[in-house]
Amino acid sequence: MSDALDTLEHDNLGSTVYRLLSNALIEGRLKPGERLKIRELAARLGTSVTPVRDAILRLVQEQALTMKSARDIRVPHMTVARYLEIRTIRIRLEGLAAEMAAQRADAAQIAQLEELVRQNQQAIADGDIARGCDLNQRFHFALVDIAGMPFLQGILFRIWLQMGPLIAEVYAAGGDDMLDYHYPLLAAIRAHDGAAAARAIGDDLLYGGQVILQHLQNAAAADAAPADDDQPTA
Amino acid sequence: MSDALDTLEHDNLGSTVYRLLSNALIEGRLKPGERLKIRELAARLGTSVTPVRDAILRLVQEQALTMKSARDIRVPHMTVARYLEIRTIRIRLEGLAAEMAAQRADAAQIAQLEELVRQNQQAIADGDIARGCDLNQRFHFALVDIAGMPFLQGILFRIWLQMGPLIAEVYAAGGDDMLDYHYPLLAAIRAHDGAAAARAIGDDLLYGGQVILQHLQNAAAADAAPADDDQPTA
DNA sequence: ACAGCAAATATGATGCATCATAATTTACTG
DNA sequence: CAGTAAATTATGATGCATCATATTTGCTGT
Repeated sequence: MSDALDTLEHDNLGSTVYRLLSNALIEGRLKPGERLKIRELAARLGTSVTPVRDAILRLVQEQALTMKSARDIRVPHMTVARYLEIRTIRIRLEGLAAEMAAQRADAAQIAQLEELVRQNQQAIADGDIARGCDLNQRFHFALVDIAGMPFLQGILFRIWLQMGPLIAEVYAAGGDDMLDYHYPLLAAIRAHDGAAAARAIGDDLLYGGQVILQHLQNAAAADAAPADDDQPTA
Repeated sequence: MSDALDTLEHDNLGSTVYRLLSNALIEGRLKPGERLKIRELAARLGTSVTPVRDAILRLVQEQALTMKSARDIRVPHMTVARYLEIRTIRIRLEGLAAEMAAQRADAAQIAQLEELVRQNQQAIADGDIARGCDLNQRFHFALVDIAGMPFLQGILFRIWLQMGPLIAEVYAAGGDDMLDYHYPLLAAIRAHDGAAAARAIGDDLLYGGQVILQHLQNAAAADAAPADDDQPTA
């Protein structure tokens, strides 16, 4: 379900480490600002530094990690500008995915989406924010999967690599999971109405992401007038 | 002008090799199906295998190169399905870029675009297909640059990594450079009409890319009923 | 005690040796 | 001569040693 874009990829140890770190990023197990050390990771994973270096270099390349100076590998902080740009791109791209998914989805796939929303509803009722967050992400992935666009899936996977740490941060700060906009999306897909599906996912990203934007703007403000936050930006 | 997405990237030898190979791909100096050997490249570039391996692994990761078996690194062949998917994505993404560019472009930037089109016109008049091809690509890059969306630029750069070898192949087979649709695009940008600009670039990709699609379909047909082409697909 | 320099340490970069294995060549047998 | 099997070669994977350098620690002199 989650292993997108691995199509045809020759499997070496580096790829395994890459997937490991990717999942850690997407699931928010790596926090923005957190530093990574190649040797340490290698020791932890029981490999030499080579595959770890491979993986990290790949993640740096797609900007899922940054390397300001040679010795300083960390999970990047999201900026407001970057978030807005990514949001705009996601609206186009996930809109496309939703449109295609609405056209193509069969009964089983629709049921799968409904099940994800149902579980998400349950998670929210249980107050299990982390699970809700995870299910939300899986819903978005499932949509792209149904759209049947593997290349698009790769692009969106890379985008999620960037969103993971941010979303985890926001949820840790008490952000609410936004499920509201998934219902109209489901309705549009059931009706095979591509345009409506695209609109719905746009709403989801715009309004559902409002909490995230707020969080970023607060962080930016706190950064401009530094009080005593936990991260004094080095 | 051409070095997109290198923002903040810590420069190591691997990145240099990556850029080298990227340029080779985008400029069509690597043909679809062509095989790459790490040791050979390292020898040619006068480095050890490590940086070359770094670079190649990164390119494999973003599917600009494939690695079917561990020993078999090559420039991938484009398929019709993949081309159509990428075209759809490009229409959304470059449409977005054109829209933003139309809104933001100042006089100097518009002049820059006009200059590129003028040079392209000249190149076509001179029958210099390769140069026309290069200028066409630079026009598209310039547009994204003007749009001021660095993240989008990265995505589109990766897409061009895939298009490069294909376009070179088509032009080698006598494909015509399509400049026609750049004029309405320029007009839309001059008028700061985002929607019209997006439509124009969509037309450019759809109709201008017709030659490419034709080429791919011919290749696919020849592959299904193999006569005596130069590439019998291994 | 503090400023400034020096030694030690940490850490990514690079090169390279070795390994495993797939592709190719060679050689032997019938 | 043909076919098969063994040997050789080619080539990426992996580990690791070494290097360069940024950072930290600690010593020395005023």
